[in-house]
Amino acid sequence: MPLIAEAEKRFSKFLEEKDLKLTSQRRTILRQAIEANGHFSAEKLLEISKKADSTISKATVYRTLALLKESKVLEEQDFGDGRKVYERAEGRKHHDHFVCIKCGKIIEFENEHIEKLQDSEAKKQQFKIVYHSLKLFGFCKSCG
Amino acid sequence: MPLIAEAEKRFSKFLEEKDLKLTSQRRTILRQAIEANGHFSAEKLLEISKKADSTISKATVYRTLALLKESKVLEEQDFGDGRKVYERAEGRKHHDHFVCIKCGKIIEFENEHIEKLQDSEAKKQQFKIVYHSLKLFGFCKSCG
DNA sequence: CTTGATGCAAAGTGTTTGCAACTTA
DNA sequence: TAAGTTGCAAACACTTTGCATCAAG
Repeated sequence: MPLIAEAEKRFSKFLEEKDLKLTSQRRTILRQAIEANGHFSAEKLLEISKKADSTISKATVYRTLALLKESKVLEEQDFGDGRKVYERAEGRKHHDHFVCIKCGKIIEFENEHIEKLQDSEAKKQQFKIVYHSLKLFGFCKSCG
Repeated sequence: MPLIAEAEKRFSKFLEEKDLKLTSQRRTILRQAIEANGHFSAEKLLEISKKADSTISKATVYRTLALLKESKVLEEQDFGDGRKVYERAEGRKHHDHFVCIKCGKIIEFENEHIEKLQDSEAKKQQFKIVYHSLKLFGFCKSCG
C-alpha cells in the first residue's frame, strides 16, 4: 500500500475512534507531511501546506501535528535547538540519529545491540522504558 | 579541593583568558549553581540566586549560564519539555539519564559499553562525535 | 578611566488558546 | 443540526537584547 494511503487509513481510523472529524485541512497537512519524506519542523510543514492550500493557518498545523503524533503517524524529535522536528513513524523501525553541528545534516542509524544494553541498564534500575532518544552530535563526513 | 573552589578557579581562569570580569553577581550565581547539586532550570537558578542577592536579574542569570556552559563548569541538558536544565560538569564522568514521565525524576547512569558501540557506529558513518545525549523515558521504580 | 557588566523592560522565538464563524458526520 | 474545526490575533513560556548606568581591572 502506498505511504499516503496507509497514513490516511490510520489517521482516519484514529479520528473516528475519538469522534473527531477528517477535514480537508487535516487531509492536506497529512499528505504534505508524508510527502515531505524526511525531517521537518512545524514551520516548514506550514510553509508546504500553504502551497497546497493557502488558507491553512499556523494554528491548524500545530493542532494537526499534535494529532498526527498521538496517532503515531508521525514521531516527534527534539534536536535541542529549541525546535521540534517530525518524521514519518508508521511502519518504520526504531532508529537513532547523528546530527551534524556544522551543516545540520541528520543521519539515521539502527543498532540493536545498543537497545539491548539500554534494556539491561533499565532492569538494573527497575525502570520501565517507554521510549528513548539517542542523539550523537558532531561532524559528518563532509564537515569532518 | 572543595567543589566550589574548584569551580571558581576554572571559571575565573576562563574569564581571564577572555578578558571578561568576575563580578559579584557571577560569583553568586556560580556558587548557587554548584550548591544546587543536581539538575536545575534557569528559572530555579534565578530564584535561588535572588535569595543570596536579591538584585540579581533574570538577564544576568541567562548571560552567566551561557558562560558557565562555555567554560564547562556546567553542562546543559534538554529533557524535551522545552526547558533547558543544567548540572555540574566539572570533574564528573559522562553519564546518561533515565527520565520518569510520571514524576519527573531523573536517574543518572554510566555505561561504557554503550559508548563504545556509539563510537563504532560513528566509525561506520565516518562521523566525528563531539558529544551525545541518551535519554531513556519511562516509569521509575516508584511510578512503575 | 576604559571596557565590560548590570538591571530593566521591551523584543524575539516557537507554540498555544479564546472566540466567532464555519464544516463535517 | 449538533459537535467539532477553522483562522485570526492575542496570549504564552522561555530566552535574548538595547540601552543607560555601574563597577572591575
